[in-house]
Amino acid sequence: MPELPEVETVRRGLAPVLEGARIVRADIRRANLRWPFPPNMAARLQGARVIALRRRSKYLLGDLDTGESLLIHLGMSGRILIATAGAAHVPPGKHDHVVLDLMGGARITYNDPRRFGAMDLMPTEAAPTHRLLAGLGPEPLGNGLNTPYLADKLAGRRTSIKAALLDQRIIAGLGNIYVCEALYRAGIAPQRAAGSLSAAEVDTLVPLIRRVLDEAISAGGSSLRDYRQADGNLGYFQHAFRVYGREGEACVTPGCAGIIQRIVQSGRSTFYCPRCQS
DNA sequence: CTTACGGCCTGTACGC
DNA sequence: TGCGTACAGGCCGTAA
Repeated sequence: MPELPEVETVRRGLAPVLEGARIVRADIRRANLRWPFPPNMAARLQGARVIALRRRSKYLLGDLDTGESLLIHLGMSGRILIATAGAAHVPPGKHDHVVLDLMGGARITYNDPRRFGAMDLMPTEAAPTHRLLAGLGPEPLGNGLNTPYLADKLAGRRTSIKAALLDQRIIAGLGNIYVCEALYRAGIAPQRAAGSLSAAEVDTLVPLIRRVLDEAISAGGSSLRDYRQADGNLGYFQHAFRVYGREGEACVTPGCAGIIQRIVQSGRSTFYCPRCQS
């Protein structure tokens, strides 16, 4: 589930439940996800009130009134399930690794079959220098991403533009899907060397990255209600993808007779239209 | 320094 | 029905 729009969608769904709420019980059901949980995690969460739920790149940060922040990453397969106050609480399932009970009766469950996700605790003021956050590039929806910045970062790079946009040190939060979608909209072939983009192409690309993410967040918002209905099965916006997962299908650009291709770049699938993108 | 790749885990879809 | 293979939205450590 997790690229930036999905994480932001989770944040927006979770914030009304979590912000202002006190954690009355933390059930840590295994010792680790991708890495070991921090020492005494349950005790450090129990009794804490959540002041704010923020997002940085694909990470969620819950600021607690204890002075610490809870960092959550969803990895490839992480989900957060919300059972609102009054809902019947079913026993935790196989991949329910962390369960937080809130004062008032709501329950937050972190579920992650592949366990590529992560959780950690740190002093709130130390969050920006946390090892997972320190090296991240600017937020793509913030002012830090602009044409001069991106042009500078891409200059001289021989790696593909696809790989460069996936590099979290250049832009934080883009993943495989939205890189494919943004390059398609910009008409830029994913195999192009990052440093070969013209200033005009970078100037085209930057607002399209933002637009794809904005549209995805808007679409994600519409499925929030389903998300809260507990079983976590989200359709999300596959229907909005123009190239991702569409290998062999006709290009949706009017008048284009192209067929969407799938290639593998640095071990990841790339989808693109060989006629529209050059 | 940049770039490429293996590995982490489990689940699912598909071909035989 | 069962088995093997490929693949999946991320990211780190290592090596060249």
